[in-house]
Amino acid sequence: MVGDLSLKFKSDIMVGMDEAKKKERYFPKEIEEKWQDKWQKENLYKFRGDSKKEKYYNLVELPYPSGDLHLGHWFAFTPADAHARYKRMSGFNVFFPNGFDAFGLPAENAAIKRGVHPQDWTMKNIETMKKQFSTMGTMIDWSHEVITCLPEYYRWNQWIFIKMFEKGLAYRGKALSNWCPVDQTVLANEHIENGKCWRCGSEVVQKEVEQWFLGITKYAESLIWPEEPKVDWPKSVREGQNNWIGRSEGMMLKFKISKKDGQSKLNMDEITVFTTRPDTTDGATFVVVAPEHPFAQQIGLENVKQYIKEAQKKTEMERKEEKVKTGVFSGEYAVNPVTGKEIPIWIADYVLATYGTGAIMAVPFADERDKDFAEKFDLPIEKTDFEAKPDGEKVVQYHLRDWSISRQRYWGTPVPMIHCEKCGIVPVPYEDLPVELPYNVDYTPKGKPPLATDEEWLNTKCPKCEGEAKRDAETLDTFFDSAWYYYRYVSSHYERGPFSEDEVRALMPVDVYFGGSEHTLGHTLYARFFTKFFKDLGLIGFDEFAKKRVQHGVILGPDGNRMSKSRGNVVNPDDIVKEYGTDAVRLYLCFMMPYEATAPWSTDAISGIYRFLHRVWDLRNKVEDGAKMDKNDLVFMNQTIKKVGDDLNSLEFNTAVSSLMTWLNHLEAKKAITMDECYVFIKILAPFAPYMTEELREKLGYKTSIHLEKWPEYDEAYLTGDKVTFAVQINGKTRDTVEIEAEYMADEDKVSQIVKESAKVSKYLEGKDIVKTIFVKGKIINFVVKN
RNA sequence: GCCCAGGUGGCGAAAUGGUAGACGCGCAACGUUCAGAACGUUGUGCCCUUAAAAGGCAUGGGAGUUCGAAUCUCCCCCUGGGCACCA
Repeated sequence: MVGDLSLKFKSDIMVGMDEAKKKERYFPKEIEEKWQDKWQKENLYKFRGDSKKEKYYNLVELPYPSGDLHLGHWFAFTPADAHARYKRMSGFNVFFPNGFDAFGLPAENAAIKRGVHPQDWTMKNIETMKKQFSTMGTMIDWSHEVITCLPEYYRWNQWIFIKMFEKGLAYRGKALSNWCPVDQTVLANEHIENGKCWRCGSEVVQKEVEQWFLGITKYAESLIWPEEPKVDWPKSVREGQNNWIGRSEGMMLKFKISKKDGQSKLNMDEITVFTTRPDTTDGATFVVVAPEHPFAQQIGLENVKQYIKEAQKKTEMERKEEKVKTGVFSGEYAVNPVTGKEIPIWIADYVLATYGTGAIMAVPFADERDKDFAEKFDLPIEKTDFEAKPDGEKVVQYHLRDWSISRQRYWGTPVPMIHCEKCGIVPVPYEDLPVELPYNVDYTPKGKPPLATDEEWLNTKCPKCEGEAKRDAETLDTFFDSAWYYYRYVSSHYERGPFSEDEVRALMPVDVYFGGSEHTLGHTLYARFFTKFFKDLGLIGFDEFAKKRVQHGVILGPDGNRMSKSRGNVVNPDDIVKEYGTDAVRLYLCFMMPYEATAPWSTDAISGIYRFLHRVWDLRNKVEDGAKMDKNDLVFMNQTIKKVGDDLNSLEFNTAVSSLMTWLNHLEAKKAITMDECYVFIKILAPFAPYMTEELREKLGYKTSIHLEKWPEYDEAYLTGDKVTFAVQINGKTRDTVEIEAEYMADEDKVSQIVKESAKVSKYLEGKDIVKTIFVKGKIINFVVKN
């Protein structure tokens, strides 16, 4: 009996103690759920357009609604959110919207696989992801949300497309295209990986397809980045885009076809070649044309016909992979305009039909490829001194090709065009927009566009002659959707145009655009193209849509490989949030490496962050009324305020977090801290850990949100302490460090005098002549000595 | 082949002409505990040294500029990304 009683008594005390301790302990889950609700109810993150503060447009690439936020999303969004929060605390009116890039193949593929309608699949995923976003604790204002698959958005895709059509920028053309036989669609070059479809991995084939193009090449010149652009974009992006556009200056040269026998059956007199090196024309010993060139088509020789046939069988991929050059002599000759000599004309597929004129002059002396060819077919090689001056037209050529924009798929923006037998292609009148995507359509692959199977939708009246006509059954590439969505954010429900020009004037251009490097040659280039087009339409007044572009790195799996389901190395953010809480995940993502870097996720290292948060949680227990701050404490505080602020501003998140840690170490070493120290610490931690800091502030007795607080100001007078440490060097080698009163930090003579008293230093100076003294204020004194 | 970004402890990384390795992980010893976990304290680049002091060596390799170089210049090697017969 007694034993039982004492046991009961003991365990009661234990439970009581645990409860008391529990209340004081940091439990992220409870706090985070509490504040998610509260922030939402209080509309804390609502953007106020009428504010007089300076605007700051913080933009992260809009996600694709795959149905799950992965660690990559967290890495893209949470440091960007910390930046946005800092900007807001430092007095800016921050606009941080988000949306979903909701059209596209994955929805259609998933739908086909699982028998769910793409729209239902997409909208359900968006719902799930928005919940996950609220866990993330960002200050995104969802009232400006854009979902690209909704008619209120794609209506304006159609509007823009028709404007482009009117300007001759959207046109119907036929082209040999990359065709995916499984997805039954045309693919852009960017969507082919090693000759295979980026989605389904099947072999891409070449097929002549009629399709819509956007004339981005008309903007090639204005899309070229200047040496020193006015906006802050990474060099890698600027140079990557410039290489992709591939501007080269050269000359069109005419080579007369030799007709000395007077019996040529050809219906052309000359071949025009493009060269960037007209100064080598005297070294041109033969001419080569592509198999598709009109000249080649006219040659009657059997072996030539055979060669052309075989070349056309090969895909562009196969041709590019070939290492050995092939070709055939046409039997005809041309005249070198500089030397007057007759030179043979060859047909070979190392010359591309789609670049320049599809014909070149071969200068084997100066060009590696021509040299290979000349050696293989025993053609002459003649020296050039690079001084030839042929007559020709100076031209600029671009590597960039027009953008194939139409897709033979269902889940996209319908092309707003009508095909009429009498009137040809007629745009849908503006007042009839949007052309809505019908819901009940058989979207399984049939070899023709799914929309073409919906007769009711397809058949319509021609807006011009009112006769029978058919709608265009193709849909737009989703890169069209994402090329201008950030304009739509500013007035996401605007009905009189794609965007309110007033709102754009007030909020654009974007101040910082966060995203991935995979969009260097696709999305960001198209976005710049649309911006130039909008400017030409007179809708906007600037040239570049984003003042600054930052590209985040990649978080690899713990094994150092890219995360993938097949490798089984996927780290699920939801699991980590469950274990450590959102604040820890956010803080760790900021801390683990620079934003631009690529490195593996470490499951262990986040525990250090978790420990840090627990220590912050307990910090207020050290606050005492009688606590004092000495000079050193003040310097620590002011330096940290400055460092964290500067780093958040310049997106150096990792060093910002580490300086918070250093200050915490200092505060913990003190017996007691002041309320000021505790409160300032919480404030400057707030952009990284919005939940915990909000909770702590409430515990300190405040009623309003910490996220509406102003960033603390630092005091210049306390950025340096009473003493500074000088490194004392002899011939550039540090031999000692000496503490000097701060008032002498700029006084070379005084510092020199104090420093020479050091035993270590005097040992090195003994018996030597000081030839020179180098003095760096507050840091270094270096004696250059000679024996 | 061309263009871009990199190469620093056992690991993630700081330092962008001025004390290399801040901060964090990991590891070790000690404390706490019946024990473990958690937590706390101290230590932790390498070599020499019982240890300390002192010294030497170290930022992919080699040269150079400089009083002083991870940082700037040149050559070479390696890794990641992009482009690639563009005349």
